[in-house]
Amino acid sequence: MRIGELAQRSGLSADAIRFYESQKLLPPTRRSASGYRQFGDDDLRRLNFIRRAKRLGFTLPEIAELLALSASKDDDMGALRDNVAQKLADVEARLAELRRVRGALRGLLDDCPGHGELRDCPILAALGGDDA
Amino acid sequence: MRIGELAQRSGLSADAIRFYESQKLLPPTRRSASGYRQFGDDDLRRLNFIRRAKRLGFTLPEIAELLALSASKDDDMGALRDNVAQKLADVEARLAELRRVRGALRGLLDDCPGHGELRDCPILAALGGDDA
DNA sequence: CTTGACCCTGGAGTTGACTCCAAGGTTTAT
DNA sequence: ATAAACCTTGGAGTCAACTCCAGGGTCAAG
Repeated sequence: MRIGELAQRSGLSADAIRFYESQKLLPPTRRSASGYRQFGDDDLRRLNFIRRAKRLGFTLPEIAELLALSASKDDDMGALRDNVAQKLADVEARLAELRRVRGALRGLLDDCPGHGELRDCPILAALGGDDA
Repeated sequence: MRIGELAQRSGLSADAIRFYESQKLLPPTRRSASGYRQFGDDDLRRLNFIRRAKRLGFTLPEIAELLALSASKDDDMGALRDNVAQKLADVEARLAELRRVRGALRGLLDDCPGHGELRDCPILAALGGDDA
């Protein structure tokens, strides 16, 4: 399979696949006599792994680490689990922050009548006030 | 007040303040005879406005728009309110997405015993499976 | 044998919000 | 008078995860 077909089947661009290779998320690729990259189903599975991990919010370096962990022979699954737990904690923190923001925005909207003199708008008052 | 003091009092870096000026979030600054920028309390309030809006998830161009709206004379507050409402919708969407991610990560952790043979780890199975 | 679709490399460009730097001018304190 | 601490500008660099491009080689069909 050449890179175009792999791109189609994985839903990624050929450029993205080459980029992943450069970032060591894929092992150095086999090449045809003329230099074309040659991929197999194992590469497709690896890209699926990457795509899913990315959807879960892992960065590319984190995914590289997951892949390294999953390839290590003598290790048990503790490190892998810790990695996922850390990512869950990150997500929880971002959720808390976003809920705080949502509360603030809702408060602004609740207070604002949506019409009238701009200088009376509580949104401006809230954003422009003097306190920290 | 020169830029260093304003930086201290606003909690922003001098570089950031100069950057905001370049992005039209601050009006062109008064200058001393020797070319130093001179700020007043109105600038501090404006930076506080910017800092808060940023914490609420507005981008700098969006904040520039808010500032333009808040300075417009003949407009009422409808446009400003719409702006905040749009931002609230964005935040809700990001919350929904993050909750989905949290659910997926929790699922992975629930299934993984945290020890044992790596090839039995359900995290790898879930990330590396064959289905879409 | 030529056209068109594919592939290669290396490097530049994108977005957002800055930070960091060099090379110089100014102010303040001693 | 001189050193320290401040200020100026313009431009380069940072991070993430790519995308886009030029300039070239390769492969299949007609």
